Amino acid sequence: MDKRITIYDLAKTLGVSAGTVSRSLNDHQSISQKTKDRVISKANELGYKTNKFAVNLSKQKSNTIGVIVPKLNSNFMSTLLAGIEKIANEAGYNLIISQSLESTEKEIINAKTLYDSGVDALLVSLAYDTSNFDHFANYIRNKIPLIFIDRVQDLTNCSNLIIDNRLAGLEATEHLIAQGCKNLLYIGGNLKRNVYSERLQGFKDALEKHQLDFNKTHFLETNLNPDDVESVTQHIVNIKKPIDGLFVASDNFAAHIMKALKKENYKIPQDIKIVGFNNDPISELITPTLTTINYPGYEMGVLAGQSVISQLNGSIDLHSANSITLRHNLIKRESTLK
Amino acid sequence: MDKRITIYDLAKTLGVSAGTVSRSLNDHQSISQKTKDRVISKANELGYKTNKFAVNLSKQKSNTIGVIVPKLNSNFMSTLLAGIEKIANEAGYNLIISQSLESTEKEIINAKTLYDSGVDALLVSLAYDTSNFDHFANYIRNKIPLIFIDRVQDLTNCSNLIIDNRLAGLEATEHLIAQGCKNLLYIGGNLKRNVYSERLQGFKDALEKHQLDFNKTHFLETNLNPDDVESVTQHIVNIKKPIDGLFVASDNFAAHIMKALKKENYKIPQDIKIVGFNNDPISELITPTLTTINYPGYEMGVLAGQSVISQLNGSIDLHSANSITLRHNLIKRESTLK
DNA sequence: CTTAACAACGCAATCGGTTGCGTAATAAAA
DNA sequence: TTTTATTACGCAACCGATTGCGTTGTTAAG
Repeated sequence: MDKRITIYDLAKTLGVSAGTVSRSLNDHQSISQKTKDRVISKANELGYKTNKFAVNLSKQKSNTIGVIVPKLNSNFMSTLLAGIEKIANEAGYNLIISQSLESTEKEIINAKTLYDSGVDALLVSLAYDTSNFDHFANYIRNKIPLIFIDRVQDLTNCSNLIIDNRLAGLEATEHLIAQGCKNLLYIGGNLKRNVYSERLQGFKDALEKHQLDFNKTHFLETNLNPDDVESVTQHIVNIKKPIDGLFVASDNFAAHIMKALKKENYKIPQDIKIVGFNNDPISELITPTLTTINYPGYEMGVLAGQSVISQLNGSIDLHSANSITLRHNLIKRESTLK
Repeated sequence: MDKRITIYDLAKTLGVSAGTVSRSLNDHQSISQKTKDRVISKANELGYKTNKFAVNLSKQKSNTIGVIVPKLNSNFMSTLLAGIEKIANEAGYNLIISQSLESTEKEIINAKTLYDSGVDALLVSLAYDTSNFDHFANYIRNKIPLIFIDRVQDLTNCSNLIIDNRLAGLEATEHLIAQGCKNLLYIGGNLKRNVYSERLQGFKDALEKHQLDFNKTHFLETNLNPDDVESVTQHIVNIKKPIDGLFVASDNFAAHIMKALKKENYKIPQDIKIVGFNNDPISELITPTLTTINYPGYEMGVLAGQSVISQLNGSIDLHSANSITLRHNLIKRESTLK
């Protein structure tokens, strides 16, 4: 029970070569069924376990997929990961997960570590302010599948998995306008990231389309962090022309803002209507329930998983699908009732 | 740039043996500083990268830690993971994360897969109804550090990381009683799991201590799943002697229940007071804010990480710390106001 | 009966490090 | 100057598979 038995042990007891054992175990065609059966049954009998380390070295691949996300403890990210994990697991791949904690430096380190660990592919959702992408060069150079999810960047030979954030932003904003809002405010994250800048674009599009004016007072760039609630609230309270519609790029942050506004005696949705983003579980548990954009995190994870797996299997050619866009939809709830 | 260079390449260009190169790179004592410097600078010059696969095979260890959690997409679990990841990462370990999806079968498969992958240690939070633990036998037999977190089980030579759930349950319940509740209900998850059975124990302790009677109508065993909300609500609504105090073993589920009760025109906390568990962010965003037990998930993750690392480093002896209990505390909020 | 064509397996190199042990070279002690 | 330690490396086995190529025993075709 102590000594792990190897293919050599099997070979010796069976009177065949190690190569034959290996091929039998892998169901290679050039081995007779009879021999395969003998090998396999003996393997089971002796409790043979293949040593992945040796396999990895020999094949120069690890059967693991690396993942870098900004934070593990966010509903969207953990849901996304749940989807990825499910698919990867079913396909026999392990997931090595690391978080950048929104720091480019950590992202760089993680990318390097995962590269050194020999992951077969890498899935990335970028940190807030990553603007240089050299840390992915090794992956691209060595043709290791690299897929960006949600927080993406266009790099050659990498695919992106996104939703149409601009359209979603447009729809969210138009909904607010349709509900009678005249003076809107967009609250997003770092504008370096596609998700936040594109949602802002959609926001602008809507204002323009409905001939509402747009200037610097109509959007705030924040970290979507509870620490920012105070200043955001002050901005809303102190602004001369009262804001009656809020589009927040995150449900969670929207919930915080909503709480703060209620404390300031705002009535929602009477005084101010709010649209969030993501459709986090929290959005329908708070009072009033939050209108939001449904962002299918789990489905996106599943798709990301399937995409990687098929790239690894060679069943998809890298250049064919450069970008996959998932469907989103607006979910109307109490926070924007007329 | 294409051909990875190996220690043999280095050895050849430097006119030394591969062994010397290896030892130099690992700062072995038996190599002169001069030689080390030569090797290292040449290694950098040529862009040498150590091949982890070879190292793994040679050392029979992978520098990765396996983790099995019930679900990735729960606030507590993802927060826990965030803590673990931080420590593991700092110590140079990778994390292979998998989810059992509350299924024992998947847990078994995951345990086996991770074992085969050669993880150096395993962290586990058990699935709902796991009651057989043979799938961890290999770890124990081979002295691979095995640590249970939150959802634990006493196995020889494994450590547990928990809070005092029974005491927490007692405190939560006593708080309800102190606020005037006379007829309490405990809503928990599968009683096979320590966390839920112990919280129930604490609940019972409190009732007994305050001479309130306890019978089967005073607790519900559920899956803490949104699907269960309906039946739980019906139970509360239809019970003869009205319930005025609720202790729910999960904030998230408590939030769902609260919403359903409000729909049934219950006033909280006037008609019924509620205490949750975990101190999820949601607990202070809902209306009314939820009294809860603060469960330090991140700290627990950090501790779990540190514990594994020190076991791997041999700086802790397996048998010394069999169980670590973290501090919890009751956070009083609006849902239990008198 | 010969020979071509397979089928079924053995050989041995290879993947890229790690490490116990042996030894040459230099230094210190006798 | 010879002996004894030490220091600094080299040798080669080892970790446990995978795989290209060559070889043998059979079978079918000529």
